[in-house]
Amino acid sequence: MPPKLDRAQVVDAALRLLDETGLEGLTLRRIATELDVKAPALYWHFANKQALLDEMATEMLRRMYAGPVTLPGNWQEAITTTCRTLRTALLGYRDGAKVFSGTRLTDYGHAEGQEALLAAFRRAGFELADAVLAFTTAYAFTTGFVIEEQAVHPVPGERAPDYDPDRRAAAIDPGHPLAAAASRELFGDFERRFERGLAIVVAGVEASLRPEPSPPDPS
Amino acid sequence: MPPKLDRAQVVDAALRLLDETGLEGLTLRRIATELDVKAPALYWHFANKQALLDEMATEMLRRMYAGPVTLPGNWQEAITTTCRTLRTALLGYRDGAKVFSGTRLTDYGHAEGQEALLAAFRRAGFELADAVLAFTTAYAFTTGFVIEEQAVHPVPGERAPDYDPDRRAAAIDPGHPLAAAASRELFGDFERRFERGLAIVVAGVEASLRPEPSPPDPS
DNA sequence: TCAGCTACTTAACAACGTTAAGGAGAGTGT
DNA sequence: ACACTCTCCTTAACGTTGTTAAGTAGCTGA
Repeated sequence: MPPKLDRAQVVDAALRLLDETGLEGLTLRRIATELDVKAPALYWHFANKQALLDEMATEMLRRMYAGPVTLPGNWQEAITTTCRTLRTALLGYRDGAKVFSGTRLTDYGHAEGQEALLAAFRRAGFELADAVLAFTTAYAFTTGFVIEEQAVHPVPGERAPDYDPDRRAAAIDPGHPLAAAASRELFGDFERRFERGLAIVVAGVEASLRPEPSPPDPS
Repeated sequence: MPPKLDRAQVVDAALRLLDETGLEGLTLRRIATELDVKAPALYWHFANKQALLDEMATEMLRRMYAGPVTLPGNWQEAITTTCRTLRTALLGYRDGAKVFSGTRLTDYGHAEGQEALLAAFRRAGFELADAVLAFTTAYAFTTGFVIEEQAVHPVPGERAPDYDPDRRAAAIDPGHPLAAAASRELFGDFERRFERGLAIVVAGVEASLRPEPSPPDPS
């Protein structure tokens, strides 16, 4: 008799449910019900809930890297594309950034994409250590940004009730006019702010991490 | 009869316990026990657990801004100092970054520090919108960085068992030599990587956000 | 003295992650 | 044909969690 379940189906159902329930509403019993199965059945396929969450995060990355990895040749566009894609992937699931940043990846399917990105840096003459630094800096910015973004927009389009910029601005002590004005910008226009923030990081890498001079061309 | 408890004491005990138990071990019953009280007593002071967590995050910020806010005059040092201080504050508690990024602040005591930082940008001729952009970019980098850092080092000094860089590097497909080499750098030297990442962001702001020319000095 | 407020306790609830024990069904060996 | 075994799921239950309802001790003001 064919088994009803396998790991992939469980992960798939869990990711679907995540959008409906959010991370804190995602229970093993609900996932099991979605699969016409009782909760303890999941323990045949996963050691515990954390293992399932880890696999969910890994699957998010896998889907992000689905299809052949073709990165633009120059590192600026390569890292921009990578971070944009990562943000889109995280925004694709409710609480995506939290799930992602709370887990350890379970396999290394993402190595190919990382390899391509690092290769772009190497071609431009960066030391590997500098390439890694540039990469992780952009990466930390991206995850940090999306976590904040998803706190304000738990579901794309909707806005969390507690983040009304005007109410916040009004609440801030009038002795702090800049902070009050700033709070009006803080919770809007994430698309544009992400792009500009990413541009800042890229410009910073250009300005402060000097590629080694390329070896003389023997021609 | 003097009440046994007030909000501040509860928050204080909760922050102390956080270091011992971690975020997922932090239960209302344990907090209550620490205060010689039963769990439902906490509901007199807080609407629910999330409200307590919000207050904990806010208190973390309050302690960070404790004492008079004196920021260096130029924006580069001001934002560097601010982000360094933020990182230190988050690292000061187990799972500090997670607690912090998962909550909404409950008051605006941080407005003063924000005001001082934004003022430094204004003095240098930045538009407010650009100052906010610079500030939030550095801020997203910092929180994203520390979340990852605390995943590797749940308690400062100790290292999570699953993050042995050598084992990871070995597991990565040998077809991806750059990624394998990179993974050896990915989980160490957080101090240095944070400083350099921060420098990248600052350099990026310098390079891509041009202050308006200062008004002609009427002399 | 009695009402009423504040600040807590006791008791209980539904839900959660997780474990133990068991059973149905398929495949294999004899 | 029978027993054995392995896989994959169910039933039942345990301890713990956040939370609510109801009650109660102590103080205050009339």
